[in-house]
Amino acid sequence: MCFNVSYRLTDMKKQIKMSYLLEKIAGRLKQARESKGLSQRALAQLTGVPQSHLSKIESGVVDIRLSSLVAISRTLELELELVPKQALPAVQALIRSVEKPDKNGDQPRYVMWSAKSAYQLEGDDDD
Amino acid sequence: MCFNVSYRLTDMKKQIKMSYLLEKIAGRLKQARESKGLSQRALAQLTGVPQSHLSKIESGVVDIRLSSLVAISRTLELELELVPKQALPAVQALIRSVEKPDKNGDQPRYVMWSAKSAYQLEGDDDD
DNA sequence: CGATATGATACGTTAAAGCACATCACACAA
DNA sequence: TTGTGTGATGTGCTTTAACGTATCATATCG
Repeated sequence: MCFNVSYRLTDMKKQIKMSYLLEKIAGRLKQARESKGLSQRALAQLTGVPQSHLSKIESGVVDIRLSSLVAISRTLELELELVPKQALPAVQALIRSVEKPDKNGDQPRYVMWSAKSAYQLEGDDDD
Repeated sequence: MCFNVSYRLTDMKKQIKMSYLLEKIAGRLKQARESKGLSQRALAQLTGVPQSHLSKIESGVVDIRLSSLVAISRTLELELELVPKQALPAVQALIRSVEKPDKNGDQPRYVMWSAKSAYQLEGDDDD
């Protein structure tokens, strides 16, 4: 009989990871949570999303709904944006510079970009 | 009896819209599609997402999954980013400047930001 | 050593996304 | 007028996110 065959299939399905881009998002969430010193259970309290589900999300094994992503992002002080490919390098440079521990304090910062590349002036490019 | 009562409820449910943030995303998708001169049916061809569903997505009546959002975004040449609240004004200024029809051509552009506000130098601020 | 906190995993159930397909109303042009 | 393209809406069905709850292995600390 083949009962346990289908059981095994279900089991394997649970461990399949999502595509690269979705995993990137998942990684960003995990990183943001940890940088805030929150455990999955603590974040679960704040968002209402159970810890078991947060674990799946961060592991990239589930294809979450937009409302879930927004709920989690909001408590992590992140916002979802659809960035035109054209502006992507500049946006990413900008995000990187903000995520760095505050060298440059609250001094004004600058990004210059043109076509496909972006440069930070006042540059601390040490990653 | 109350049979048609539950039927009515189902009908109403279909028209409930999502929260502001989700609608913002939906609007961005619609705007991006139209700016590319694509009909919903054409986009359906490119993405594999049926037109009926695209309509629901753009109307903001469904809570789409991340994979759907990524699929649509990719063919519209948009990328999903999680932006720290801190960097949001600058990022949005940047996106706005790119979405404008190319005055300034491919000349270098600049964004300066500090704390919560962002300023475009080389400014064409006409919206 | 036990106690506690953490992340990962599993299971049963429910609600809803997603699909294929079919209309429908409203344009606008031949 | 008729035809054609568009977006919106409905229906039945399958898949699966999301929840609640529980368990497990692994740390770290008393």
